[in-house]
Amino acid sequence: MPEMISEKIVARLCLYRRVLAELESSGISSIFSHELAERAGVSAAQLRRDIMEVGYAGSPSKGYDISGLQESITRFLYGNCKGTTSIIGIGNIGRAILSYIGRENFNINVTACFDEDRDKVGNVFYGCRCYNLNELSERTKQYNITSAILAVPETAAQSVADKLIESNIKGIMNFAPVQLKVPGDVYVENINLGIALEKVHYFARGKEGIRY
Amino acid sequence: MPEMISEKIVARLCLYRRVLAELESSGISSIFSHELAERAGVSAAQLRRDIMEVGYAGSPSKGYDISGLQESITRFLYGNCKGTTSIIGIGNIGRAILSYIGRENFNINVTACFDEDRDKVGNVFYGCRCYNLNELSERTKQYNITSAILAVPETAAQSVADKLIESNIKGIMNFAPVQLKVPGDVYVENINLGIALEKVHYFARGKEGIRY
DNA sequence: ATAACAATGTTATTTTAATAACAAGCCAAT
DNA sequence: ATTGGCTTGTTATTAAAATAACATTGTTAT
Repeated sequence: MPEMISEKIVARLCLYRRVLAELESSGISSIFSHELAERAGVSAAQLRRDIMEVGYAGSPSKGYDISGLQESITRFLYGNCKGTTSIIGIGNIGRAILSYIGRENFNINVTACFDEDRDKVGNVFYGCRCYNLNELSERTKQYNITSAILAVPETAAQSVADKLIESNIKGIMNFAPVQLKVPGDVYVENINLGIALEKVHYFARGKEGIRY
Repeated sequence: MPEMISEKIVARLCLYRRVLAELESSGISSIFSHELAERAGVSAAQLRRDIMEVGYAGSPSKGYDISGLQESITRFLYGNCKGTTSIIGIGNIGRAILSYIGRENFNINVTACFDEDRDKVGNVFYGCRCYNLNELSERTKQYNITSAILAVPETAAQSVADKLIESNIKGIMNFAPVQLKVPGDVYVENINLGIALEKVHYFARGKEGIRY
C-alpha cells in the first residue's frame, strides 16, 4: 500500500463493496456512479472521487463493471492477505458481534475468541472456539492474528490491550468506554454505543427546531 | 436550542460529560483544559473550543469546575427533557445494547422494547418490558418515545423504520446494514459494525508501512 | 463519418473541521 | 504593588473534506 488514505474514504469503500456484492447477487453487471451513489447514500461526485483512489476505471457508456470494481476495491482494502481477527470477552457484546460477523461475509475471519469464564472456555460460539484469556498471547501468535475486537469490561480493557500489543496486534476495535493508551503504530477504532445514543437523542430533539 | 451544532462536537461533548462524571465520583472538584482533554483523547485547543459552544466559563487559575461544567453540558445536550427511547428487535444486538445502556447512566431511559417472537413478548429484559411488534405505534405514542434503536434483521429494517416515523419518532440508531429512507426531519445514526471491523483491518495492515 | 449526448476522471472551489496563536485575566511570588 | 507565569476564551490560520465544474472519452443515432 503506497500511502495511507483517510478513514472516511476507507469506510465508504467498504460500504461500496457491500452494495456491489448485493448488486452482483441480483444479477446486474454494471452500474452508473449516480445509481451506486444513491444506494450507498452518498453523492455521485464523492463516489467517483473515492473510486479514483483505488484506481479503477469505468466506462462513460456502461458505468462501472460491478464485479470488476468490487474486485478492485477488495484488492485495495485487503491486498493479498485475508483478515484474521479475534474477540476478547464473550459477553453480550462479544456474542452479538460474533453472530453478526459470522453471518455476513467481510473477508474477515474470527479465528479465536477468549474469555476467563470457565463455563465459556472450551466451548464453540458461532463456529469460533473460546480459549482461556491467559492463552491470549500464545494463540494470537500461533494463528498470526493481527487485529482484535475488545469487548471486555471497562476495568480490564487497558490491561488486555497491553497484552494484545505485546502479541504484535496492530488494530483494535474497542467497545470499552475508555481511551486506550497504545503505541503510534496501533490503530484503535472506538465504538461507543452510549455516545452514539446520546447523539441520536440530541438531534432527534433539535432537528427542524422541534421542541417538547 | 438556538441553532444546530455539528455531529462531531456533540459526540465530543457527550464524551467530556462522561469523563467529568468519572472525575466527580473520584472526588476532584476542578480540572484544567489540557488534563480533561488528555483524558478524553483530544487536544486542549479543541476542548476549549467545544466548551465555548455550550457557553460555560472556567477560571484561569482553577480551570473548570467539574460539577458546574458537567451540569452545563447536560443542560445543553438535554435541555429540560430526559431521554426516552425504545429498542426494536431483542436479538443478540438488541440485548447487548440493552444490557449496556441499563448498566451505565446516560440520562436516557429505555422505556420499551419490541419483538415479534412470542417467547420474548411479555418478558422483561434488563428491566425493560418487551411488547409485541404490532403494538409499536400504540406504545410509542403512549410513552411519548422520541427515538428508537433499530436492531431488527436487514430485511425488516425499512418497514419498521416507516412505522416508527408514522409514530412521530425523530431519531433512529440503526444497526441494520441498510440505507434507510427517512424524511428530512428524522436523524439516523448508522452503526455498521462490519464496516468498522474492515476499517480496523485496513489500518492494522497499513499503518507505519508494515507489510505481511 | 460525424454530431450530439451522457458519464467518467480529475481539477478547482467551497465548506467544514482542527490547529495554532494570542489578548485578557488571575494568582503567586517577590 | 508589580512582575511573571500560568490559564482561559476567542480569533486567525491551516488542513481536510465535500461539492461542484469541466475537459475527455466513448457510444449512439443520424
